[in-house]
Amino acid sequence: MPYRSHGVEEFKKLCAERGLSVTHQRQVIYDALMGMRDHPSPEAIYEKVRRQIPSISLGTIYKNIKTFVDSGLLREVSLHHGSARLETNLEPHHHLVCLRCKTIVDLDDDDVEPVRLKSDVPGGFRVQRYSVEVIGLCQDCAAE
Amino acid sequence: MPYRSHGVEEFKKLCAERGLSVTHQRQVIYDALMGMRDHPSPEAIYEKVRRQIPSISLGTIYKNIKTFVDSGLLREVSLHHGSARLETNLEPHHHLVCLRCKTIVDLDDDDVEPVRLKSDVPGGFRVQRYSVEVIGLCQDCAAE
DNA sequence: TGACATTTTGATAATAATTATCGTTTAATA
DNA sequence: TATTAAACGATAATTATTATCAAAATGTCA
Repeated sequence: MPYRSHGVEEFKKLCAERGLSVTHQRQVIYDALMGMRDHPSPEAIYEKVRRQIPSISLGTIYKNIKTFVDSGLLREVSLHHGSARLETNLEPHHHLVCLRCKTIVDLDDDDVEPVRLKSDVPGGFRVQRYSVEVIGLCQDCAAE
Repeated sequence: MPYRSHGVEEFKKLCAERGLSVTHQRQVIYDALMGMRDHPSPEAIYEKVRRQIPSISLGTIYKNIKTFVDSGLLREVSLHHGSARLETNLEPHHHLVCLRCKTIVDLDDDDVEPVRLKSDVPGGFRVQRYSVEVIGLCQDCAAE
């Protein structure tokens, strides 16, 4: 059973709203993604899509991921992958992350009300720490 | 003024506790990091360290970052950089992230008490959304 | 529907980030 | 200070991603 099911017509509508052409590749990539509830890498998507379109190119996967993200059909989990980012502050704290310039600013643990889970975390997950990401635009980027 | 200042003796102590040899390169890299309050990339660290040791190799930066992270002197901001990770769930939600196998599991927005900041966010940051990362070990990885 | 303009695809080359290799240098220890 | 192990710098190799471009597919409009 697919995780987030959309019919063919639904996908065509989504494309139409965004001015995207509807190609077979695009539709299979989108369906594959909707059927994956983990958070797949481009490579993992490629492996899955290849079972339906063996001739598809990895470049096509990358191009369509970018297209989907740009048009708001998908989102990237990590806002600053591409290169490692290090931190020296080992105390509990949080982050302000700018979507545009990728700058990360620390937010003190005391500035945020303690994170509290309503229910137990699923299946024996052993919690070490919480980190809140406050996502948006920094002053400079907000000013366009 | 350095952000998080440590004397030479302090650094030697940290190394001794972890069984690391104290090299000039290591010390300069560590000092540089402690003086950067943004969250630098390896390349940015390299540029800064190079001003003091022009002959240093980028490989040495990478090797020592790894050494420092492994021994708990540093931390990586993104727990899953290295390749992009996509998500289809555009509703507000949160993540359980396993430090070991890097698996990301969604946590419903309703399962977490609303995030509340005690103070105003600094300098006109425009908040779009909050995302809580619950960081630890999944059941399988916790079982070693 | 068919012709034309535009977009997308697949193949491949190019680039960027990171890791591995290896001979030389440096640090730890006795 | 001599010995051993670890770390360094140079460089090659790998991995992830982006760019290029001719051929194929899509959208549109007469």
